[in-house]
Amino acid sequence: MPVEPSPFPARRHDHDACIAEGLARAEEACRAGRKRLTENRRAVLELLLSGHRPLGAYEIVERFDWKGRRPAPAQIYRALSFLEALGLVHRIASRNAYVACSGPGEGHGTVFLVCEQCGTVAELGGAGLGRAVHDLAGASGFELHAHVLEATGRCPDCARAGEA
Amino acid sequence: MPVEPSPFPARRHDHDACIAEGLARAEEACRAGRKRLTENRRAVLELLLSGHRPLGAYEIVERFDWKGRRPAPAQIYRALSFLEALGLVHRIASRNAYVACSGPGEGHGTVFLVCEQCGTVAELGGAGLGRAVHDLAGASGFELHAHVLEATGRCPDCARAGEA
DNA sequence: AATAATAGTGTTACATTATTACATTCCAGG
DNA sequence: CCTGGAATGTAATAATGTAACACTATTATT
Repeated sequence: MPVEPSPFPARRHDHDACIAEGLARAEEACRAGRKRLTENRRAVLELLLSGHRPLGAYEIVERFDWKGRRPAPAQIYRALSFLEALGLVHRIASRNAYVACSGPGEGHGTVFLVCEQCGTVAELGGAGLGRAVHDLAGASGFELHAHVLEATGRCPDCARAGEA
Repeated sequence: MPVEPSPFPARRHDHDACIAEGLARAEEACRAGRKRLTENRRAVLELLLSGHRPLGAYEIVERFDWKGRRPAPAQIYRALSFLEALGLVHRIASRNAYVACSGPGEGHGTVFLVCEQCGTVAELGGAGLGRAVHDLAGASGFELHAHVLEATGRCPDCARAGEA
């Protein structure tokens, strides 16, 4: 049984710490880029941080309890673009959904493992892969700017449960 | 100057042959799977084959001259799903667009290089990469089912043109 | 050939995802 | 204070994707 350090969050872990850490990174990133982490942006990020699951933009809209009222989609998309540009949030293209970045913002060379069953997303550095893609593209004379790699399957927890 | 065998189509090449070949492969695939390559499916595939550029579903709708009338989106999506299931067409998730498969249908382990400038898409086998992804996922206890890898940048032609 | 079973079509309506536009408000710097 | 750029609030709408259903074509069975 491989119980190696998994990129998947343990079933029980200090979630509040996750969120706090994510917000701290966001504040740092904003300071660095002389941007503002406004209330809206912060709230959207917090929602995304509060699960390791990608949320659709409209799912965010629904969960957004914002002084009783609800923001219009545009608000959410604005916040998402902003956060994405800073590498704090990633778009899961294969699902039209968004997930909070789990580690120091790289953006390049990132691999996402998306569980088809529970929806959890793990983010891998995939440094070696990034390089491989770069080489592969380069061999064709392609000038690589960015890439996304999204894998679907079953996360360790669900796989174990399924075998039973 | 690297003039190695590029996965990008030469600027001038026998396009009719491309299309014919694609259709032939489709017919073969249908025979093999005991499916039918109906008029609609054939027409959609032909449209996709006629460019090495991904087309949105609604772009296909627009180009579809079908006895004067136009098909409803559902028709197109049906054809696309069918063709995708047979590996004759791939969805470019990062663009919500669809492109005809350029080589013998693998489906797994495929890498797409999408030119940001001209939109051309090259499809690489990326066998090694597929393996790398598999290993990487496996190391985390992830049960891999499928993956998509889409790279954006500039194709050789556009890169050359841009340098000038 | 008649019939039943199945696959595919034509169509309408609708659901979901994302953007545009514009007036307004906030806020840092002069 | 006041001004210019950034961000917000809001409504409208575009773009993308599905569901449902009656109908037609094809295939298989007798």
